[in-house]
Amino acid sequence: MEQNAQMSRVRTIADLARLAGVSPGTVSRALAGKSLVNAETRDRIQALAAEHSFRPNQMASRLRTQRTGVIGVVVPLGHERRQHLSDPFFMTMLGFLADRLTEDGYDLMLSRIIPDATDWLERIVDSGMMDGVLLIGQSDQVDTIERVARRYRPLVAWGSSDLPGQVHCAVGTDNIAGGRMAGERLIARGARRIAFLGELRAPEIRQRYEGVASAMAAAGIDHPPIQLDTHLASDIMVQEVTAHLDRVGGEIDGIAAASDVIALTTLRVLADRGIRVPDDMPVVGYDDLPLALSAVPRITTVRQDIARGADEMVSALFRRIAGEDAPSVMMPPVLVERDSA
Amino acid sequence: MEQNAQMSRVRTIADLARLAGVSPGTVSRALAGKSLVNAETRDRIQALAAEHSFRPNQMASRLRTQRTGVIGVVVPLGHERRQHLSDPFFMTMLGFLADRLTEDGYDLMLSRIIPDATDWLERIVDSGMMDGVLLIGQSDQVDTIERVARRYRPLVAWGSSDLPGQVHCAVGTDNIAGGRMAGERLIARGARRIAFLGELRAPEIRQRYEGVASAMAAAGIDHPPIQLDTHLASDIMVQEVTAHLDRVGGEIDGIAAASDVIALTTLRVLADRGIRVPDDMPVVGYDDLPLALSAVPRITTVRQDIARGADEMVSALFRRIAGEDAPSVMMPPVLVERDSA
DNA sequence: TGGAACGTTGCAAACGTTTGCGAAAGTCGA
DNA sequence: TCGACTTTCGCAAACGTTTGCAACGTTCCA
Repeated sequence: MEQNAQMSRVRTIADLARLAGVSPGTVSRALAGKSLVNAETRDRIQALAAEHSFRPNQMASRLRTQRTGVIGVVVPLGHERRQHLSDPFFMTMLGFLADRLTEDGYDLMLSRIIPDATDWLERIVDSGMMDGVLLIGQSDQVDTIERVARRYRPLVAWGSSDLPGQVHCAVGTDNIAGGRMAGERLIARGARRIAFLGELRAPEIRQRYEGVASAMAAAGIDHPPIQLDTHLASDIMVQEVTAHLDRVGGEIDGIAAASDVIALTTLRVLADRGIRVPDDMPVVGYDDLPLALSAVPRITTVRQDIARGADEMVSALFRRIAGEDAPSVMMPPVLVERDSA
Repeated sequence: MEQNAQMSRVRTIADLARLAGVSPGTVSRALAGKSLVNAETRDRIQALAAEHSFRPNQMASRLRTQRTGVIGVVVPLGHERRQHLSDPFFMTMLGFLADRLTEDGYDLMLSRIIPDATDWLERIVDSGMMDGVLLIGQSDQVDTIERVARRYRPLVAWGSSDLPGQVHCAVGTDNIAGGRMAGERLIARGARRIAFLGELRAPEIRQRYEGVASAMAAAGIDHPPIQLDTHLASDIMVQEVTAHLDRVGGEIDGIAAASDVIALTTLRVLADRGIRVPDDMPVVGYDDLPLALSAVPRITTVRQDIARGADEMVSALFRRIAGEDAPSVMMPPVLVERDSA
């Protein structure tokens, strides 16, 4: 029997049907566990399938049912050409998404996209390969996302949901509030000339900057934060931060980093120069990744609940796949007070 | 025209063929850029396709061609039930794999697997959904991997390639040599009672332990390293390490961590207790993730070239998909001397 | 005893593409 | 003018499932 299983490899449902002496249709129904087949023959067929370790061809099944069981997860790297997928925030988010998606029986197809062609999202959405798509981050591609979202429902993004006129469903945290928290914390630490380390092309980051600015304004500080472009790409970040600090290090007395990774790098550069954190220079991060807790000193940061965010994204997506409506969700950030500010 | 494009949505190749006044076969060939069609009609059809933003159904195409253009990337979490995908090493590796794979026109389907059923790998391999599969890590599932690899060629794993009788293709670094380097470094720093923080069920980690042990033996130290189970799950790692240090902290004078993440956590715990690194307690990590460089103090670690590793994996896989043979590759690790040891 | 009702199964038509094969039309040289 | 050859295209058969519908054999009730 074992030999038999090896010799005449049963590849198709028809093969198995011949072996079982029934029609392919019956095998299909039996394997799907439908109630339309006799329980006895169903068991017999399932046993036979197991014995030959037969698994129906997914491609054919999906073509026929028009349902793929695949969710596309795409990371648009619009303005961050040098950034790659290894960015810890994306990765952490991806991890939670993968957990949740596989739990619900979906597969996850990952695309890392540098949007050079303008139809990058159409290409994905219209490939007919997935039941829905999740965007980790909006990058500077809000226009494209809006255009597609207008006609393609099962699409949800991570990021800002309060953009003027926004139609696409997004889940994220209140970045303005988060930025304000960071700013307030720095001000409470006595900082008045605050630098913001981050690039403003993604709406998320821009809002964080605006939050910091509003906190400063509210405290009666009459100048805005000093904004310094800093990419999330880990390979050049050290040089970038070093250059920034070389240039304006003397003029500032507090740093709001657009992400924990940037904060961590900043800590490193400051340590090299003997600048004490937080006494000489308070630093606050954003995200609250695990590494914020392991850093020395521990990073004071604005927490985004990534696990919950992933959950909300998946839930919204499933509702949209089912044809229901699902609104955007904006979660409140919370300041995690640790040692760096 | 714009209206037209919206109104009569062209979904299939047949639709487009009708519009262009040719047969579906010709459209298919034109879209594929085959030379069997007149250049003029080809351009005309392509223009028409673009105008209606038509994209052929992938599912059907794949069913017909029996080529999916999808590579499965699976992370087996055999003994690490609590570990999730957000582990930085996996994620960094995944990032490079995604870069390389998309570069070559392949899609990437991600599965995070907790191997409860024994046929988890068969289920993936026989789904008929991918042209090949990449395993990030062997976990404690070497038997399963071996069984499948015996009949399924396009499979390559990250991990040890020198296991007794191993048939499956693996790329990784020489973990024994790497462990030895770590051990030698600690010994050079004066350590003699060395703790190894890591779990031995994955062959990779076990070999690192053996490397440390062999370095100690070579130095005339007559006892083995003190092995302390430490999971890679970031959420309980701090507690684990704390517990370990509570128990044996007084007996040891050097720490070899099985990964950089463990090393980082250890640094954090040691800092809490006022134990100076490296003076009181040298610590060496493994992997050389970006975070090793940002840590304070910078982590001395054994470097695995993840980028090259990902490249080797993909190359080997492509060769195997093409039917050629591809041997395992074992890359040399290198000790990166920094501040923690 | 007839037929309605029920539970199981088989038949065959999709799903949307690719591709071998042959037909038609055009080109060229003899 | 004819045949050989080339280029371009249409026809139709796959790829392996799923599923509506019809057919079959029972059972059961009138």
